[in-house]
Amino acid sequence: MNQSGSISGFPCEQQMPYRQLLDEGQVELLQRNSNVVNYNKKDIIFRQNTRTSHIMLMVSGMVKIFKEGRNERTVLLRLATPGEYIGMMSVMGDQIHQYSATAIENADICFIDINAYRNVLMENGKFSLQLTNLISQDGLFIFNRLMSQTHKQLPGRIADVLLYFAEQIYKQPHFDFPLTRRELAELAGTTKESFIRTLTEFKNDKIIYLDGSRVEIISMDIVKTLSELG
Amino acid sequence: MNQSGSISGFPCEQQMPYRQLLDEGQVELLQRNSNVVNYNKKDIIFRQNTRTSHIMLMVSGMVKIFKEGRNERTVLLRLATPGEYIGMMSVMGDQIHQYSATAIENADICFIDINAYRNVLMENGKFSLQLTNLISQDGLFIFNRLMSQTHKQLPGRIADVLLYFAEQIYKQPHFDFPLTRRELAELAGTTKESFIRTLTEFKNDKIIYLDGSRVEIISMDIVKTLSELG
DNA sequence: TTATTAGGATGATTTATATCATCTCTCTTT
DNA sequence: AAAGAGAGATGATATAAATCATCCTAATAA
Repeated sequence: MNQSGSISGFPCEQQMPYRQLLDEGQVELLQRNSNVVNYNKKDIIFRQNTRTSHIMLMVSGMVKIFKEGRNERTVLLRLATPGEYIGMMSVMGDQIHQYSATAIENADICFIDINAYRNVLMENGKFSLQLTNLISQDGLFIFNRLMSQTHKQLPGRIADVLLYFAEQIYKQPHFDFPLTRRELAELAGTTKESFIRTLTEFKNDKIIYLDGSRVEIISMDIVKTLSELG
Repeated sequence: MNQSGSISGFPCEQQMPYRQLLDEGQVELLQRNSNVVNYNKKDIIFRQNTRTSHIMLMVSGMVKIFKEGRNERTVLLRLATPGEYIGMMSVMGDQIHQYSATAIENADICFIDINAYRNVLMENGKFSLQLTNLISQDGLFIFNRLMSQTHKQLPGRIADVLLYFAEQIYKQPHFDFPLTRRELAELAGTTKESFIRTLTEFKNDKIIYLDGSRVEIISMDIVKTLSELG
């Protein structure tokens, strides 16, 4: 098993979305049936095509969710940060993971027993409805990311990656890429070389400042325009 | 309003997934808060970026769900047939339709009041859980279709379209395309010309029989192989 | 009835981007 | 310390598929 996986009794209560909709008994039930697992950078959390076993909730760190294709092609779907469920759609869908997840930095993940969780869903309609909401939003999000990869050309896709980090992940226009160029390319749906080339063009055109993994978006307007033009 | 939309009191009960999980009162509540609308071929059912208003359940006919891009590019996501919800992910997600739907043949669609439906979800955990399941499967499905469009090359994508009709829609290896070549191309994530060319190659290679919109898959094995090779 | 538009089909040309090749630099690993 | 591996970068080349152009036919409108 490629996971450093040390189990701790640490509660994951504070990261659970809509925890306030749960009553004491429900919190306690989930508490009794969950535990936090620590992963080191590069550890595999789950592989696609394996059976789902638990509800997984990010407590700390960052994880990449990706689909592995037959011919080496892998597609990076999204990054998951604390407070987000991972693999939820597969758990609720067909019980087989449709994608893989690995830690891109040390991460703590809360594992919750599926049956306990389902019981809570069944007896708490409001909580359940909110979960439906979360899953739907997650679906729409991945869906938009894939649309970007499918139907925009390179500059638009690279712009989307920049916006993804600036708006969704770090919520500021300057940040360090937490991924290699290869992984960034997988996130943009292209190759490492093409990604580098286009990013360099952005740099030369003074749209961004770039030094290694350090990025600063100089002209957010242009990036957004590129994203919209596709 | 571009809809022939005549309202009838016809019940949509028999098409509702997991209707057996509902009790009499719940069925009656949904019944009182729903009505069937008839659409003619080519009628628009809803447009993307509009607010969601009702839960919509297909009663008869066929509908195409698609995303309209800025530069004329539209992507056909899936077809919906009786017993399927349409726009559910948007209703449950962010209340704004993320895609459009039009009837590709005369269709009856059951419109259910969102609040009535949500009330049922909240008081019936089993039903609610099944809905979560449906939405997840829907998400995974669209997700796989888009993966096909993004990361397979033409023959693989055309093969996927053939398999979609043969396995999902008609459940037999011979059928009539219910769409124009342009729409089929949108379903495959390509252009009309490229779609026609590749389909003609399939015909010349005796993988399929083809005459106008009539298709018969001669070698299902080859089609599946093409799909898998990508 | 003729004119116009939309669908289908093919060939020629262009183009975006993947692929291949090479080089440097920095880490590991031994 | 040497050697190997992985990341980043850039130029040259190949290629899949889009675009453009044309033609035919059938449906629809004037």
